[in-house]
Amino acid sequence: MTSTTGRQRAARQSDVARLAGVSQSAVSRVISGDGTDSRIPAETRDRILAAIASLGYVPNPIARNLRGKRTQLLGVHTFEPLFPNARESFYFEFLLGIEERAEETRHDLVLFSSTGDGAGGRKIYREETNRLTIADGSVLLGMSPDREELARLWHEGYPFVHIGRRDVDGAPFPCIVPDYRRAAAEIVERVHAHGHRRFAYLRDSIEGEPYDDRRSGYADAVARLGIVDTSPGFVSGVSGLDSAVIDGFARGDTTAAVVESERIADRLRTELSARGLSVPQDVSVAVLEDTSAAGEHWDDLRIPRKQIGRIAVDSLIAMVQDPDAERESVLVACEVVPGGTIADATRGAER
Amino acid sequence: MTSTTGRQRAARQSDVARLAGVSQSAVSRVISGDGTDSRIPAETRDRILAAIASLGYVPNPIARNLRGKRTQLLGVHTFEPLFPNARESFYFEFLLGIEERAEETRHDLVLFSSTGDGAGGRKIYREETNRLTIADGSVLLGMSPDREELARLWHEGYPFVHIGRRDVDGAPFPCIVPDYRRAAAEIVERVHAHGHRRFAYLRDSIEGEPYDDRRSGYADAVARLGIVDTSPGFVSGVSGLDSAVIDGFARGDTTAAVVESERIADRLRTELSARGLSVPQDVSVAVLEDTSAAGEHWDDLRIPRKQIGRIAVDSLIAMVQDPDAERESVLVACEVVPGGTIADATRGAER
DNA sequence: CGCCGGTGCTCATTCGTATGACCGACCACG
DNA sequence: CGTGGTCGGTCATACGAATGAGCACCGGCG
Repeated sequence: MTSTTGRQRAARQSDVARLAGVSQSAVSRVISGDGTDSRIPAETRDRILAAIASLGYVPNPIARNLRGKRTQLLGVHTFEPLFPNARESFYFEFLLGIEERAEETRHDLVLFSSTGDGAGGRKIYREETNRLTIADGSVLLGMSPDREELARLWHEGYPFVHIGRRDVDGAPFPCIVPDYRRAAAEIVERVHAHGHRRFAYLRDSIEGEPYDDRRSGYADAVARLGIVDTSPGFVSGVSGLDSAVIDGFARGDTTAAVVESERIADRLRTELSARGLSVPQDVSVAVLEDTSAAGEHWDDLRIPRKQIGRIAVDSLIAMVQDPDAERESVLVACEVVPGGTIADATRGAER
Repeated sequence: MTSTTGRQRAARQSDVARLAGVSQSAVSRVISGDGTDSRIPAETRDRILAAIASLGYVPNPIARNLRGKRTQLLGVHTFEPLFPNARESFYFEFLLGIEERAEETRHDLVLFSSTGDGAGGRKIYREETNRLTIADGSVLLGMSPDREELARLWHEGYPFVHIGRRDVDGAPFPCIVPDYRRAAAEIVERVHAHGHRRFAYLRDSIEGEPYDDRRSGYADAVARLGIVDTSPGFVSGVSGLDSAVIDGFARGDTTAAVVESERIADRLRTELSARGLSVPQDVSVAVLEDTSAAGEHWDDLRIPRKQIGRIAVDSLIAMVQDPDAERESVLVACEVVPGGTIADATRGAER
């Protein structure tokens, strides 16, 4: 029961103790039911519990944490704004999984958004304050511009996992990553199964580990299946889609394209139709990116974002519970889905 | 610079102090630049700042808060799950506004989701622990099932605002509420302007302040404009849409319906078409709910959710800063928008 | 010379909780 | 009767930072 007279400050253990006629530590022991198991007899315990109820006492989680306990708070730090336009956001679906799993494990989430500098960039260390320490550990996502921050965070012993692969020397933190290598290989296999033997790989201008994975997955599969890559060294730069490559399609010398992004795929389609070619009749196209949010359909891959979010939380919790255990990154399989942009090879140089 | 050898625990003020050859309190004073204005000379200050930089010290916000400072954390507590199906969620858009404003004011958000009991219900006080106290204050939203909790929270002096009106005796906490009263009146005026003079009001089965507002807004406008309400006392229960009301439409005795929810509107349309009547040719319909997420369009109102979220944050921050100031609820105007379900009155008993 | 006041710090305490150490009372056993 | 063990707690301290009070030193003034 709380009194109806005005607002008062919340009760603490010492208030409970006074009312129950015991010491603060007795109250603490009853509440946290510590190792001193039932050193407090039922009678006293009941008296204390009665006092707790009567005062409406609730433990202060902050003080609890200060004393080395956990806050049951998990942080989420995105290096790019999360919610503005969140419905379309790449990150939003991750958050769904994170929230879901956090609720199941009785954790609360801290969304670190205060660190924005207004220009869209977000940093972990702002004004030399690392707010992340409020949470027991954090999930990081986004294109982290500053690897130094990640290294620093790691060296401070702060528990965190990263969604998406990010390699930082000397800071082997765990990452939860879509298995782009395997998905790229599967896509190559699928196109190959349609009879295509001469491929072009069209890269986007973005660099980073995720793209390395796609490229090596593609390269391996191509080599393994004896496919001819007509874009040796994956030459096509972003702005170019250079005419040499398009010529290859026009001549029927190349019959399939594996492209890194929807953006490039769109451009490819435009350029092809300018030459009177269409997808997939003349050229089969597969995209190494999740295009499910887009208007057009492509043969592509699906990033299981929700699942990745859930795995990230589990992984993080394990880290928090045993900070010294060796932690490994987790590869999460991507489904490869048809989108009607791969057709059987009918022209060109099949043998 | 942090060493590259392994992971260590984060530095604290005492570490900085030792390195700089001063006391912990000197470090604290330099950092918080307290009232002892520049009692610390530039030379010492620099030495301390150098030590801070060299150790990579960052203040522990938890400890800071314990000492009565703020955490710069704002809580968000939804009584219903927030994210599952969040894209369609009623609450999601509020969150957008909240996050936006929180970032602008350099606050972080805590999403209290841990308090779910798995059955969908969420409580503030779970296992006698009020987790909200982690945050400086909280925004509450949703259909709070338990008003006792709200009263208790208020009496403990915890700063919070509620999105949506909720009246609790003796706990006059501020609410940020869509102005349903005014919107309902505007809608009645709009229908009236189309020449309709005999209305039916169809209520949903849900009770609560927001519905009271709509009902009284409707009732006032109807009385003011001399409209005849053919559903005296707003009789129509939820499951019924009783045939007496439908008969009224069929006879042309009633030409317009003002309904509380899209659900009822849908049902009404179905029942009408079973009698060979259509909307809006035979019956004009307006909905007192934001149906923008729905497939069908109705004349309805728009809840400015994002704006409400922003206002809630501002209001909350003001409360945190001055807990004793009198706080008032805020009414936020809803836009009334056409949806093609109101037509000029052509039949029935206009005079 | 003695005292005042300002400078430049340090000391000690506080916030609310957890917990290892410890202590008195009581009982049992040899 | 002495000794040891368990029961039922209390005491004291730590967590990390903030802060009022206080202290030593110095310069200036009467």
